Amino acid sequence: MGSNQLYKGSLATIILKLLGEQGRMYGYQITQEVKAISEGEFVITEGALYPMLHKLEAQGLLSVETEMAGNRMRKYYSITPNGKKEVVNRMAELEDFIRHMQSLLNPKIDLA
Amino acid sequence: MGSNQLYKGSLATIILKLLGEQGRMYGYQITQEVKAISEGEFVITEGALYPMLHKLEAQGLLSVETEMAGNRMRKYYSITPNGKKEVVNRMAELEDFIRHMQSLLNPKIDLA
DNA sequence: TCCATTGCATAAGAATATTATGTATGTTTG
DNA sequence: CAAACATACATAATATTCTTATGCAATGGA
Repeated sequence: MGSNQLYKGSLATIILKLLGEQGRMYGYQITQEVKAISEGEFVITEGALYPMLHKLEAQGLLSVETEMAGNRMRKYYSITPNGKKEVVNRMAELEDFIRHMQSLLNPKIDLA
Repeated sequence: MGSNQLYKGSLATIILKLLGEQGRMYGYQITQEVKAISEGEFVITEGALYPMLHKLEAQGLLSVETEMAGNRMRKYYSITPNGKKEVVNRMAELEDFIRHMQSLLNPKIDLA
């Protein structure tokens, strides 16, 4: 991801959540969508993206359909039932993470 | 850190911010403090902690003083002027990260 | 025609973590 | 009093996840 070390570990969560909401997407589309939503801050490199998509597929969290758009190959990924369960866990972890980081790092600003 | 992948990449930020606020601390103390503040969620392993402390010292962001508490050695770490500057950057990055993660992953709940 | 973009993929290397050890002292508990 | 647990440092082997570099191939614009 960008110049920010903090992004490490969040790629799978981002992909799963996005596919859980947007329906099926292909790899390149994911990079563009994430970049747009994050105002150019989350730049997913191919070297990170494709191995992660393959891994999530191997874990049964995503499924794939290969299609041709003209002469161009696209591999559309969709979230599986197991993937949907995983998203719930991941989101809970994200909320915990954010909450704990804020209490650790912003002791003065306390969220109710 | 714990079972949560998201913690990856945040260790240096946690250490720097904590030392920036609490003054000097020794390694073991940092692990206990972080664990307490995060309600048991942030468990820093020794294999991650000590190499990171050495690295931050090598980068000139922390300084060390070795002292004896009875017969036990303690290495107290303090933040340097350069470390203080780095904390400012890290906190800005953390805020960006949290903001973008929220807009990406919680599109319905929009923070003002 | 050349360069940027779209679209996939992998390999080499760096960074950061876990797990497993090792050394040593102090404290608590059966 | 012995065993277990806590304190306190450290490193090595391994795993994970990332960046950077490279490769192939089609498309589209200057």
